[in-house]
Amino acid sequence: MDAVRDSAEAGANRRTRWKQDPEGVRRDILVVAMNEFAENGLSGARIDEIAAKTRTSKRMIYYYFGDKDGLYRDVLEEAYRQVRAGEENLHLADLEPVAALRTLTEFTFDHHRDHPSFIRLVMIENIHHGDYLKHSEVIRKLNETAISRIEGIYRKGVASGDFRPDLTPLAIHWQISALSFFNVSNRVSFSLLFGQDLYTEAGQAGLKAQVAETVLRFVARR
Amino acid sequence: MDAVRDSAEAGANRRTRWKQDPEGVRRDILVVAMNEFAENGLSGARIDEIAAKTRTSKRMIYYYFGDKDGLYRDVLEEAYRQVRAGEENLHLADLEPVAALRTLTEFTFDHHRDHPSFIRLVMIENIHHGDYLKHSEVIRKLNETAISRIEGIYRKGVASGDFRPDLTPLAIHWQISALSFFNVSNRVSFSLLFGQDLYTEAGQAGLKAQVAETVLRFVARR
Amino acid sequence: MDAVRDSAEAGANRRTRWKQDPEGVRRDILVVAMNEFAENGLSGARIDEIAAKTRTSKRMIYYYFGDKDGLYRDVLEEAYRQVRAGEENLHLADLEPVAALRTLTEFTFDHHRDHPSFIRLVMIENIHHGDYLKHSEVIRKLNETAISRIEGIYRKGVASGDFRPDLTPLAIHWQISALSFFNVSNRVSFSLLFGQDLYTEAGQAGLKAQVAETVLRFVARR
Amino acid sequence: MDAVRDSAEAGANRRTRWKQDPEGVRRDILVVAMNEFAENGLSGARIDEIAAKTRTSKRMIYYYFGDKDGLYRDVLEEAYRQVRAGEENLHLADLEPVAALRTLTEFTFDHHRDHPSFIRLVMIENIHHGDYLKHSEVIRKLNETAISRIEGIYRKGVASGDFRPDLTPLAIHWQISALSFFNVSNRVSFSLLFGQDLYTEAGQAGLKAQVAETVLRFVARR
DNA sequence: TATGAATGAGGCTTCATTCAT
DNA sequence: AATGAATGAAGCCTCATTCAT
Repeated sequence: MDAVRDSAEAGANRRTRWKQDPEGVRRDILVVAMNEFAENGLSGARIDEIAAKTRTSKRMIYYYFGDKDGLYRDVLEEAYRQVRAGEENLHLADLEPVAALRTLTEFTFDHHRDHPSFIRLVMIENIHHGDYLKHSEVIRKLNETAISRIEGIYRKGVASGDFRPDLTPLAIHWQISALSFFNVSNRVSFSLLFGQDLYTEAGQAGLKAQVAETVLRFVARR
Repeated sequence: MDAVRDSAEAGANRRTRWKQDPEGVRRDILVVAMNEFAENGLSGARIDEIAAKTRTSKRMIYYYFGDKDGLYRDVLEEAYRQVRAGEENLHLADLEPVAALRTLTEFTFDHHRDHPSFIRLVMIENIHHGDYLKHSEVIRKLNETAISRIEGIYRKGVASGDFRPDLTPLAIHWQISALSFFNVSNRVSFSLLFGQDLYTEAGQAGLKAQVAETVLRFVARR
Repeated sequence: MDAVRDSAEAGANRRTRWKQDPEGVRRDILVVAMNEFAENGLSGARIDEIAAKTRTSKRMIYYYFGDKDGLYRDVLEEAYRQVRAGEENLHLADLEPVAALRTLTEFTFDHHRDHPSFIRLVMIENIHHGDYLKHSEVIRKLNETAISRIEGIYRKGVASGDFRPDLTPLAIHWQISALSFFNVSNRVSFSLLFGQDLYTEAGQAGLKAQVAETVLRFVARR
Repeated sequence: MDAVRDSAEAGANRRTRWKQDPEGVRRDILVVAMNEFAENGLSGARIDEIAAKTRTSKRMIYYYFGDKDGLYRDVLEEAYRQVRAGEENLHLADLEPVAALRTLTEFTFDHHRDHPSFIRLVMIENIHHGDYLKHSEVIRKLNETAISRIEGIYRKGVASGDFRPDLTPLAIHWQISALSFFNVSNRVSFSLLFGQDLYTEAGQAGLKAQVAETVLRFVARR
């Protein structure tokens, strides 16, 4: 489930109004807006709808975020921040290269699957030619660690002779991302056209194993 | 370039009005609408904008397609039809399994890259939970051949001992699709976050080779 | 009374709707909008209020004028056009210079007084730093005749020895305008601070005579 | 330059917050508000904008002035007070009537030109039908001296035989005001329609001389 | 078959103002 | 005396769609 959903609503029912809690109001809006934008796209999302699902009023959206674009931009940043934050607890340093890469791949596969709203927002952003991503310095920085993490593993693997030496960490990241992303982004169309087999519990488990194997075979010495 | 663009306009300049050419009008609208939907999404596309870029009037859109949804549905079907039609001339039967699979993968990679509007429409459709794909019998049929084509290759490869026997044609199709699709769908966000390296001429050539190799290693006996 | 008011409403009651009469709808809106802008200023006027006083709907305002600014711009142009059109029937060529100038001045004085909405729009435009006037080629052209008319009279007066030769038509126009304009533009504040004496029937008649005399004395040989 | 601007800010830089200086806060707001109202009109001025340009907060505006109308009313009174105060140092008693009237006219011409914000506020007030002026006893009193000053000069001029006896001080005041006011109030529209000639340094000097001459010729015996 | 005119519903945003501290 | 947070009401504008010819 989206990690986004369950924060900020603990123990407060719909009718409760905020009393001077700026950060709470901001988060409340952000959480709701993330879901709405992810669900309906930028043009499809409705400020009225977002406001209605909030514990505050439409007016506050403008108070805190300026306009719809500003809200979307903040939602996008927040989405990246949350997803990247979720990756922090990954301790791969102790593992040998092959195990580390398998773990990272499987983790990414699961992580993407656990954050469909994030995936959808990235899709939406791509549809919009990255207009908002372009202007976010914050997001760019968040992604640098993704590469350096792989770089560490890859170097060790090359040194140990497990991995072939003619690849770049970027290319490996690309492969892991592509397979993990597509699994979520195209789930609907793929299953409609080719059946649900790959999206059952078992199907996903098998797919995850295959994806990991694909990556490992790809980087393997031979 | 999008194959969509250049059909249907041959021999008619911009200012010309249609006179008694229903099919021409329909195609004119369809071509324009495909670009607009692909460019702006379902909610983002504007009937007014589509009409303006057409050689006919807004009223005709309603005349031929009923409403915006109807137009989108027809655009989607047309997009699938065009893309699948482009795959027909692929003669893989004469090739040995490895060459056939490499050819198919590389072709898919290129084909997706040549049809960004199609990719975008599929993304959009996924964002909309496949609401329109669901209702299209036509599209489902179009995709069956994709699997059977792979099935032919895979069987021969297993028989020849080149491919391992524990896979399904569907899983192979999924891999080829994922890598080819992601290359186009996430180009904007990926290059914004990680640089343009993979999207230069050379970068794409390398990526294509890697993708083909990935698929071949994945199905290889060992 | 404002010449604006009585056109376009002849013989049609409030409930009547237009049936395919674009020019009628346009004029209806323009007439109402002119009054509203003149009465309340650009920011003060309300699109809703304008629409309500119209025989058509708010939507049509946007259909024909794009937005509030566009409507204001067209109102401004229309106001200038109407006022200048009202000046056309002035036949001064037959009169000797002194009589011609007196006639012109008195006419201008009356004309301004008869078009308070126009005066108010010009005031409003000045408050807005002429932002809309700047972009209207139409209006600039309309005003050229005003100067050339005076030029004709002045030349004849100089030739006849009635007028002194060291003036410019522009300066004369400025004086006539200033006195005629101020009479309307500052009527409210002036009468509030200094009493109504100048704004009674008799007061205005006297003022008009004085204004004409002022102008004549100003251009007189000695 | 507007006299309004530079008062009240002496010795305090932008970032400084007020601490226990009610009168300073009031003046700060008043100065900013005068510019905003003069620049944008009553409906056009924004409380938020005024607050932002102030060294204090929006809340204080309401604390000191009640509401937007109250602020505007106080701004208007302050504007009249400042302008009239600037006229006090005019010593005309010693001059002979013709010189006195010329001096007064030229002074008025300059004075209006030096206080464009005041002129604009008067225009705005006229557009609003003097709704606020009506309720200000203060302003009415301020203007009585303007008439009595002219009365003194005029009486002496009639007595000396320089001026004709059939005029009223009010009519003379009206003329001086009209010409001096129009020069500022309609500067934008006039120069847009008829060129900048009258608004250059030289143009204004000439205009001032002409205005003075106009007034003198107007009151002259013959 | 074709079209310009017309529209209701609903979208986004701004404004002056008040609340709670 | 001073402030940041909060707000209802109302403003402007856009959208897909239908009407009348």
